[in-house]
Amino acid sequence: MQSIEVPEVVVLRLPLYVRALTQLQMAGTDVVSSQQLGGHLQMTPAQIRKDLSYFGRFGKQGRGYNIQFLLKELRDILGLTREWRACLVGVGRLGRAIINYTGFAPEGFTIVAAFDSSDDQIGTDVGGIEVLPMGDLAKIIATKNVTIGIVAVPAIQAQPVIDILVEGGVKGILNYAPVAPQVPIGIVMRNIDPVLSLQSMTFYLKD
Amino acid sequence: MQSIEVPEVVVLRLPLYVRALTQLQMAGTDVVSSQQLGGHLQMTPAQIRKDLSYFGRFGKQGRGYNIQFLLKELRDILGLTREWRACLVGVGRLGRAIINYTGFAPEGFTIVAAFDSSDDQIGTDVGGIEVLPMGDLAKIIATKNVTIGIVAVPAIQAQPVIDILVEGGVKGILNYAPVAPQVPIGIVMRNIDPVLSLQSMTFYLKD
DNA sequence: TAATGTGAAAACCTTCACAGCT
DNA sequence: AGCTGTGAAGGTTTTCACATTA
Repeated sequence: MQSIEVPEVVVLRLPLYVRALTQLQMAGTDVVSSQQLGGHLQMTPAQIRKDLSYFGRFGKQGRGYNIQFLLKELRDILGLTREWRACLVGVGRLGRAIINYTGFAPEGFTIVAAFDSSDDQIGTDVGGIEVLPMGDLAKIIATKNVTIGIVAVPAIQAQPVIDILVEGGVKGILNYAPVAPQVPIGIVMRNIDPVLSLQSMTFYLKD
Repeated sequence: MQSIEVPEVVVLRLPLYVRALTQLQMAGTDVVSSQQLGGHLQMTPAQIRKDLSYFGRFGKQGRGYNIQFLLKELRDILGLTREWRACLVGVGRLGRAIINYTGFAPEGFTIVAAFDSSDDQIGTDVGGIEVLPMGDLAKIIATKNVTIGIVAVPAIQAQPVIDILVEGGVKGILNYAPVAPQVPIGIVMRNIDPVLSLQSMTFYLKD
């Protein structure tokens, strides 16, 4: 297997495998076939096998995949074996909900700093994190080893904030603002946009 | 143009067009070319023209698209000209943030009821909405004309809650729980899953 | 026997390139 | 002159189907 560029769609599915395998493991399962895994995720076995084949040969013919082994491999591939440090910009309602969200930490994503442009917010404590002024951003990113910026500001401020984060040195951005931001190549963007999700849903619901 | 099945990827992009066109309109622009629109959204003009061509001929050769007209057409296509009524299940931290989120209403998505399985929550008021017991779900969906269910319960409860919602008659589900739920065909699912987004991001950040 | 890994085929999606309209 | 709408080409992703191996 020589290393052809892995399609992004494949990378987007790997975390799904990690999650399903983790559940199976917690349920006490040792081995799983692409057929069974596909059943859990509503995917074809062929797609699962093909996806995994981009990275190696993890299964045993006639048996399937050892869950513990495959999980370890997938976590390595995705870079989930280390802690990832993020900073949050915007501590309004949404930002507070994000800081208090308990789903990130168990997966190794830690919010280590929070910023806001409002003087009212600066210096306050949100979920145990002190809110800092935007001016401190670059310094904190460097000293606290932050690689991910989480954007929870109003739409109008999103692009400038993202520019500042990128300038400050983050490599990835998780954006909750309802905009389609522009970032330099090499910076990885992920958008969380429930309104967009609903607006495409209604296409199938109308009538 | 005869009506071939529209690819889902195309439907997923239409709300992006709606958003960009709305911004342009607010900025006072009357007409836009696929070239210009592509600039805003980092897409090729050809893709935009092809996407729109699935639904009709909205532009004028030599000029471009009249924004007001195209917006109206796209909103019709997506079903955004009417109000969509949703109910929320789960009024923990996440559920509260969703109820208080101000981004839904301006786009015509209204949360008209909230449910929780915890006796402590039932009867309380969250953001002006009374929290009802799960037993009332089917009745409320029917009487209040609810078509969308929003799921904000812990992972373990997500699938049963989704089954109840579907049984109750919702046609679409916006799921915030970190699971890959199974729904009957005909039910439209959208997942909001920031952890999954981060876990695919790190693939590109590791090293 | 049972299930992987994988070339090849099929399906799907994007981009090209240009006729045709304003 | 400028830009749309669209067949056709090109590229990508999924599925098939089977040789191979435990």
